[in-house]
Amino acid sequence: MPINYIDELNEIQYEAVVYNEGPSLVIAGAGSGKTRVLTYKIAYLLENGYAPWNILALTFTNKAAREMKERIAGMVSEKRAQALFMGTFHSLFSRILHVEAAYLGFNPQFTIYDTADTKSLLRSISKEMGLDEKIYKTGAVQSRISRAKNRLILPSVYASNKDIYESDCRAKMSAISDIYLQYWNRCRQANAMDFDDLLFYTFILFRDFPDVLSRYQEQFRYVLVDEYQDTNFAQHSIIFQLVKERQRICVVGDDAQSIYSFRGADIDNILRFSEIYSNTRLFKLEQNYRSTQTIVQAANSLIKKNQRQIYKEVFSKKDPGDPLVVFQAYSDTEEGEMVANKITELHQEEKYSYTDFTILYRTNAQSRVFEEALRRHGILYRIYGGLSFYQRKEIKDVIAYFRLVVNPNDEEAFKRIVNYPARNIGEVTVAKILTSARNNEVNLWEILCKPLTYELPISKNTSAKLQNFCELIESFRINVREKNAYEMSVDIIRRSGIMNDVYSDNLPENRDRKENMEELINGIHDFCSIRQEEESHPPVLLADFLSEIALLTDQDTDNNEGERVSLMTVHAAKGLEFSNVFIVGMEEGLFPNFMVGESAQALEEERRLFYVAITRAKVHCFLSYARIRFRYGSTEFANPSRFLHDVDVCFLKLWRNTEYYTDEISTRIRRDKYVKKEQTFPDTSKKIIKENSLTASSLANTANTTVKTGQTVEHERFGIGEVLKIEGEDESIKVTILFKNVGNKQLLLRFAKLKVVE
DNA sequence: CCGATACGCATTTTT
DNA sequence: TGCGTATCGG
Repeated sequence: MPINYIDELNEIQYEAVVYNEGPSLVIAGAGSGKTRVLTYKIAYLLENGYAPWNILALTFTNKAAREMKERIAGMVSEKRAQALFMGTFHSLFSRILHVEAAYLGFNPQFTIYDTADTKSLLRSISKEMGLDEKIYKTGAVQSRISRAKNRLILPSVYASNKDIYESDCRAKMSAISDIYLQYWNRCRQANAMDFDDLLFYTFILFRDFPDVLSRYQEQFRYVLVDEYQDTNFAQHSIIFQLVKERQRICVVGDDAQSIYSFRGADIDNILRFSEIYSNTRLFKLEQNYRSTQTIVQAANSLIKKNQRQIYKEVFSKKDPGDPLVVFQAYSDTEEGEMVANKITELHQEEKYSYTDFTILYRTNAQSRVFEEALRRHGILYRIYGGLSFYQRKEIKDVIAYFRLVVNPNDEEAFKRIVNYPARNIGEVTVAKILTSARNNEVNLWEILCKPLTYELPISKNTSAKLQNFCELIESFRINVREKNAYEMSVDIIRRSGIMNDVYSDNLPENRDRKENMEELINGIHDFCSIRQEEESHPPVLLADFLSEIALLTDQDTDNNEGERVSLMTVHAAKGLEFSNVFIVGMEEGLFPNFMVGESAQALEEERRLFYVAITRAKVHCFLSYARIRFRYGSTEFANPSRFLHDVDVCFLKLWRNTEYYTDEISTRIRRDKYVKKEQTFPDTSKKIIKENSLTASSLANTANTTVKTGQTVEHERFGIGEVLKIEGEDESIKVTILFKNVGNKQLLLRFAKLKVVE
């Protein structure tokens, strides 16, 4: 059945689909049918002279690629859809790199280091260099190096760049460039690439080997990029190399939804696309097909507060709909209760399925109170994100064996399993091996096999143990290129002693481990049979399995088991939609998160994140905040998020119009919304008492407690402390207390249960 | 080399 | 609070 492009697309969507003569930028507002444009465009290309393998389509996640492929399969044919080069940057480029590895001095069996491997290696390096780990925190070091790689800065360039050096010095980490160089070499020595390397080396491959580049230019005659606002400089540069000649490129994205800069994404890529590709045709998809008018307008009013953006006016032709509802709760626990109640109510009275609800939070740690509340209410839920299957300890151990068998120079895999299961090869011995490998500039495996040749200072006994380990790995290696992955893995798990270790006892806490192990084996079995059918090339190797899972995440295993409320971070919600969305924890310090600090850019990104959250909602959107919150083991005072002020109040309403709400935002909503309604309580925001001011309120008086600044008080959890500061009025009196044991705390007097000691 | 305890420190996350 | 790493004693 032919596709009727005109009827099935709106005017601008259609224009964007059929324009393929030069570079195009599709700015796709939230819910404006972005995926629709991409799928129809690819179908259109396929019907107009492009073979599937001539089309390179890059997506942000594997899941997005898979879903798009399915949709295209329905439009053209399964076979042609399968032949498309569609996937994430990382997965497609890793495929290319596996083929072209030799150009870059890598072995095709190279390992892909995940973030944990990267951090572990960086920690070792910092230690070896004798750097203070209090200053050189692994996370910080990793993110600086990652940022450099995303900007295509080689270690040598890094070391000689003055700006970078000064920046590192400011962060008191002047040795980063040394760590970077060391890390770079160690990865090469281990025949390993990290996630950033997959991009960096692809860039280098294309830059340094023109014949290789032209081969791929020849193949990828049309390039499409989804979620362009979240691409980084390396990705931009690779794409630029590929399309330089033909300029057949279409990128799709929404600058208002750029939320991954912490991972190197550069919003300038989309903002400046038209400058880089002259003659760019710009298409703006502004009609939102997802949400009510109110939701769209509320989101617009919010995003207007950002400076840097491409002008657009997103609109909806749906019902005007209800205002966004603002909830205030005493505490995080009550917030959970309120949300659960509301879900129950909407489920029963408006017949929404539980799958129509999502609870979105800024940080994963917030999920717990909602889990508990939902459980109390007997509502089934599903949490997205968190630890992925392949990140679990026991799974990583097994995978490390696979990795070492496929690539015996994989340092991180080696360190992980050389003494698991315990075979009495300790840290000291491992350190000797690594040092020797570095000093002699030979591979790990070389030392491991012939420790005596390199004069390792080890005992006979240790040497024997090493030899056993070596022979074990070697015995697996003999078969690794012939036997299929399933047989290999069973063999490895048995003979390595893992099986013994996991099954030796019947402790209940080991049950999960066993189940996970079995799931892994079953997974490998399935992988082999599916691959075998798909590509009918014999046999499916362990290496194939490894490259598959290195770039796979839990996001990909979406089991839609039954009617469940979804819980996830706002980041994880990108691209999804729900009838009813609860955005929780709308508090200063949480959302926007305190980590953004002073940076205006970072604040804008948080605002975009809030924009993403709101625009997930089709019908109802609820915003909630709590006045006190349990965090890091203590109860803390919280203020409503400034973002609540950024949404035009005419799109907001309070859940219950009671006196209960006394903060500024509530007062504003009430005043502006219900005009001239009798104000039964004062606008407390005006009366916040500045520090040290000696007024009546420095002597706070509530039903059960009276405290003065300077007094010594006792708290049932925090113990003895001194009152430093008192601010606020009546219900919301806040006291700052310096506790002897736990330091400074801000508490709501109403809840603090203080006892005056002196 | 291993286990137990102490300490310190906390986003977001896909690849 | 709760996890992951550091350190110490056996």
